[in-house]
Amino acid sequence: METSNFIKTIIEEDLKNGKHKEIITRFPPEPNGFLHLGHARSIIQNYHLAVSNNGYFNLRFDDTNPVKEDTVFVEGMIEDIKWLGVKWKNLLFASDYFDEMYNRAIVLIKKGKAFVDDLSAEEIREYRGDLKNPGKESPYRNRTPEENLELFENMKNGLYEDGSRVLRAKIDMASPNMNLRDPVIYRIQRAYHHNTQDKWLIYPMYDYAHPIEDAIEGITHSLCSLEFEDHRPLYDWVVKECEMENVPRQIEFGKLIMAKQVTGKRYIKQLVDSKAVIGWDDPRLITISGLRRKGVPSQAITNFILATGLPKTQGETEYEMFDKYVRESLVEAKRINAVVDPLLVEITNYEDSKVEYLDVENNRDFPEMGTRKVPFSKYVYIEREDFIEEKPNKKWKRLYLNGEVRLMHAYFIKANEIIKDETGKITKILATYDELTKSGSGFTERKPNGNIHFVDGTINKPATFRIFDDLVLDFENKDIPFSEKINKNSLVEKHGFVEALEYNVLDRFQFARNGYFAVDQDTNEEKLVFNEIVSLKSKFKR
RNA sequence: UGGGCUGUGGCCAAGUGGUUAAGGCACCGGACUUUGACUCCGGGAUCGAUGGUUCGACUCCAUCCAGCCCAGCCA
Repeated sequence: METSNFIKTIIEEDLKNGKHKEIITRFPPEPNGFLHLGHARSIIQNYHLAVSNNGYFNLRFDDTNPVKEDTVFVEGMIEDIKWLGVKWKNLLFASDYFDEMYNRAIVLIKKGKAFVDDLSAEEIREYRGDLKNPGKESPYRNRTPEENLELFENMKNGLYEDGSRVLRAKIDMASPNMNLRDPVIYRIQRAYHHNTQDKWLIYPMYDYAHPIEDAIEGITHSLCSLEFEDHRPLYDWVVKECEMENVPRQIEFGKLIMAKQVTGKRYIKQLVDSKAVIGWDDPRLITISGLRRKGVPSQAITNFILATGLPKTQGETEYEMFDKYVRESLVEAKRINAVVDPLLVEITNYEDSKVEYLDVENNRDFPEMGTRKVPFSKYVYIEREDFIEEKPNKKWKRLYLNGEVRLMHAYFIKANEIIKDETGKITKILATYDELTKSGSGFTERKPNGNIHFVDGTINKPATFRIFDDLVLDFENKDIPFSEKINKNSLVEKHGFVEALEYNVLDRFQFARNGYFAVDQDTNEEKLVFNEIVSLKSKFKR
């Protein structure tokens, strides 16, 4: 199930040769959006790597940019991470360390490793050079530590306008690695911070803040995605020059990207704003909240993430692979009957007001789950697609005119007549049942042409079934604008019947021969709504 | 074209000098079946390319090709 991976190998070696006694990891989201399946890789792997190696895991919000962040996102993320079954030892914020970061910046300045720059943002960009040409040094680069100290304090105290000055690390303007060309490490930003309110006017940049956060917490292995590989030299530089005691090691891995899934913030926002989806928790989205609402068990996500590994490559994983883990996590769901697209069957030779209660296993594969009583009477609903007038080929294992099938757990029925309305649509099947074929009676005289499920015609509950499809068509096609690629039929609501049982939001079932479904939160006294979590696999081809 | 990284069957992914090149998903056969489900059997790659080192290379070296990332006072 769990694959080996290069980070695990590194960790095991660090443990073996005594570099670390415990492994401490963290998940450091910026609270500026919602978590999705891709983030689950980082969350679960970080957690797993730590706790399975005698260590622990921290949840730390990287809230160094107040203009983008909000407390509603931290709340949402906390809920999602809890739901994933991931337990953090400490719940922290980068902003918890702003004082420490400020003090370390002073250390840098005193050592002549950082300076206050008066260049404008545009000028800094010009001075930085480009991929082919080295940058040139800022004219303010050689200010004395004393002057820098004063200027930096003034920045902190609000003597300067936003954007008028920055603190920069003094590294190498000619480095082929752009990140090392005197990166900005502090900027002035008069913005309300969700945690520190208006205490600070200056905020540290990611490249400066992150290594300090990791070092303060004693993070041993700081996992991040591939695009930060170029930042590693800077990460190491900050840890060293700021004289941090702990030396965390940054290791980069490939993000989890699901094929044909919308995860980009602005695209999801567009879908939400245009009402193409219900919200960020729409079951068609792979946001953690969307998956949760749809009914996906968190264990499916964990198993999928662990199986999918922690690679150094950047590929796209097919959704079918995830489906497999979802199905696997639902094998113990109660298996009941639901007719998603009903077709009425009248059993003409069945006594009018008679009702039989059949004993049915809740889950054939888990007898300990017991049985329940399923009603059967003169009128039943079957799936419209389980009937066809003429048997098309020998492979058709369902009902057809003059054919006989078994209604699972009940009797064989034979279709004798079709009733149609004026448009030609079939409205009812007249059938007869054979009393001798009752399930459990041991009848073996003849074989039915298949087994189909049913729901009693009167003892049932009407329900809405939401069936989902890809949100976006032609996903890879870059020539079609996003708005035109939205699949208008990504949500289809069907109206049918389920067994008359108790249904609570998020209850999960297997609807025999249909798929796995969960009760949606839109359910109320008036309506019962189910989401299709994942269909059953099927070899049947029309 | 400066720098960093990646390239194993349709997809994911182990393997790091000697294995018949794991495993999973998908797919195709077949068995079983009161879910065309589940389960169970069986099926496919010579490892981006080309050279080299070696008794022996997916694993080492060189060159080439392809893809991804970097020029925010975002993370």
